[in-house]
Amino acid sequence: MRARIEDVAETAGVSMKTVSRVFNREPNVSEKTRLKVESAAKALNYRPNPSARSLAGNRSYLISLVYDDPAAASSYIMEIIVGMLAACEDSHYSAMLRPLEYSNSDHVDAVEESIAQFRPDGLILVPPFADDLRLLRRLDELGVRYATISARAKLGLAQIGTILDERKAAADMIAHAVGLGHRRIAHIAGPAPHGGRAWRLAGYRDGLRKAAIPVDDSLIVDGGFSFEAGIIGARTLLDLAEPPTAIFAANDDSACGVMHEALERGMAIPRDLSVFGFDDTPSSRQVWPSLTTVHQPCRDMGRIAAEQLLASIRDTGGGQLIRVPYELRIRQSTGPAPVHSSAKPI
Amino acid sequence: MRARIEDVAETAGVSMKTVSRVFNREPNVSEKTRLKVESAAKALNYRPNPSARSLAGNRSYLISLVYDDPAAASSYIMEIIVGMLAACEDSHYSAMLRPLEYSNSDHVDAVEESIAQFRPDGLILVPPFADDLRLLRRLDELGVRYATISARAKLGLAQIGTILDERKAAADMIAHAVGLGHRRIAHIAGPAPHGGRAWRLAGYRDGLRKAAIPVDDSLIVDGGFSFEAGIIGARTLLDLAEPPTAIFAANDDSACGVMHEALERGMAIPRDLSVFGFDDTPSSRQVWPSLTTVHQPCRDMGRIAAEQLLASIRDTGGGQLIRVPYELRIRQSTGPAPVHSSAKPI
DNA sequence: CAGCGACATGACAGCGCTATCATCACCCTT
DNA sequence: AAGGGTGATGATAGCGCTGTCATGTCGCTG
Repeated sequence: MRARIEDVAETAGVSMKTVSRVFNREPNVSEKTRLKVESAAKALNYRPNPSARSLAGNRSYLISLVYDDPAAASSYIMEIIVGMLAACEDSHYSAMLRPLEYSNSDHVDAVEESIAQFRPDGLILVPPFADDLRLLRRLDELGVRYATISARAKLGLAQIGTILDERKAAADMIAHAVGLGHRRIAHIAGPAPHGGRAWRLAGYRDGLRKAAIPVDDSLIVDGGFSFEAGIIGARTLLDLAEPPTAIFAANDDSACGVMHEALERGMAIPRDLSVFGFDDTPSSRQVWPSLTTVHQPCRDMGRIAAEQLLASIRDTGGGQLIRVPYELRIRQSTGPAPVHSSAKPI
Repeated sequence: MRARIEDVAETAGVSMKTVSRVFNREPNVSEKTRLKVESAAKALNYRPNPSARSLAGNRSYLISLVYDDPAAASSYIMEIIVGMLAACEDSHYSAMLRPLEYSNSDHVDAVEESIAQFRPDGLILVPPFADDLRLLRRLDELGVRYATISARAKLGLAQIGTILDERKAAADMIAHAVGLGHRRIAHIAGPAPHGGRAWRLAGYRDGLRKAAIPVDDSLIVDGGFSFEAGIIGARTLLDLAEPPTAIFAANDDSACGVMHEALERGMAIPRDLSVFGFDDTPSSRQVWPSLTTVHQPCRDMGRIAAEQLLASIRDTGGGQLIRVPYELRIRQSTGPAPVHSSAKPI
């Protein structure tokens, strides 16, 4: 059977507690003793038993990622998971995935239930959970630590996690579109509960304002983060009497939907229509023409959020809100505005 | 503080052990007692402590998914994860993710290390791990239970997991291509360590043989499962003196690469070139033209593999190898072969 | 009606750790 | 030299469950 801490203690000629000190990097262990313990542990191929550790130490060494179930297989989430796993690895923590249905009105209960059942030492929340004031307040009440990714600022008690200036990023993109000569620039807005919707929409307006282009409300349609939402939004916009020459979609998936619909109609991209996405998911490189978008460092965001959460678990007061940079990725889906003010089929 | 099993026992007027029996669905508990215990537990909002359970019961209630790190963010893996989580949920198990670098020669050690550290009750292996004879033998030696997804048949001791007839699926696709009039059909083969490479390649040959089309070795190129592999493969094939009129790529990602390269060259799809993928990942629907491919029910595969693994954990001898169905998804990337035998730029 | 098996239940040890507090050696201060 | 601080270490009591085995209670058989 596996070696236990007692065996290591005996082999090293010290007490169990000293072995425990070494493994938990507690202070007040002499260098000599530490080396003895380490070599004994190595000789016995000792690995602490996580369940015993958790039980005795009253923590689970587990953090939990809470995200919206329908987005469970999105590359945005996947990248965050990869980053989170990397951070956990480094700290000998485990990561647990909690895809929950946000649209289910009981999602606060669902989170609480999940906490009661698995007792994670902390949570990572992504939108729309990160933006849910009721949830954050409840977690604060319960004393549960959490980090957020891309939360609307200043909602939670503890400002821990990562944030990216989506508003400025969106404005930058609009500026780029304006630079290409576009004047009729449409926006397909994201789903309401996501902070991203508000930011990207605000950035869109900022961009137009800066270019002194009046906002035309018919060019702003409600959409969502899905491919289908992009198709539907594109239909609405391209059917307008005076359709846009550029469309800024809520994210890459919906931008793919826009391109799909435009190409179905026989339009050429970017000749007849420029398309802008957001997120820089793998598919934005794989579609043709490849998609101009805003790169979010999702993997880093996952890693950083986990690191900050772990810091705050280690010592109260630790952990910060880290701003991560975005980057415009100009690809092939955008180009000069057509000479005629409206996009025409071939 | 949280209620403990002792509190429930006291409230219900029974012993701890009886409460334990109820929660673990052990036999020999009277209906009356069960109800008493259940209502007491409900009243106290009792949730068993997983660490204590694991420690006392000597199992972790944890299963671990082992997959190749570079594919960490692929939607294939993501869908499997979603299915696996669903199965775990139902059985009050947790799922743990172990992205490991397969190309690292020590991956057997890495798996062993992961087992030593986290002590999962079982593993789910996907290719290329599922096809690694050395790893499977070692796991058999160690007495570690595992389920495989799409493993080459008859390698491991325990035949548990899911399997899909990729060979037949590939042959069906070739038959479809032949039906469309294609005669020069190329294949970009997958990465060597994956069983899928052999199956799909064999199915490709089967399909040609059945149509009495001789195999032209210049139409088979080594590739891989990545977008870039598709681009490189497409370049080789489209630069041939007599290029193919249809390309069957190793999977959807590489098929996207093929389409990308063809469209870059000004070719029209499917007019000048038909493209076939494999897997039916989300991007196969999102690209334009949408991709003809073989649908693999990845989510079901993840769920079923986990279910079978859990069955084998519950009782030795439980768990089976379940065959899952595939489905051809004919979309827009394929069409009749061009009249001229070679594809020409516009 | 004794005897037996099948079911129902409980007492208690112990899983492998960590937390707490005690102890001890050592050095510095006054 | 006594007193006191500091760093290093150990003894021991749990953490909250489950496994084992003992015990009790039926109903049935011969």
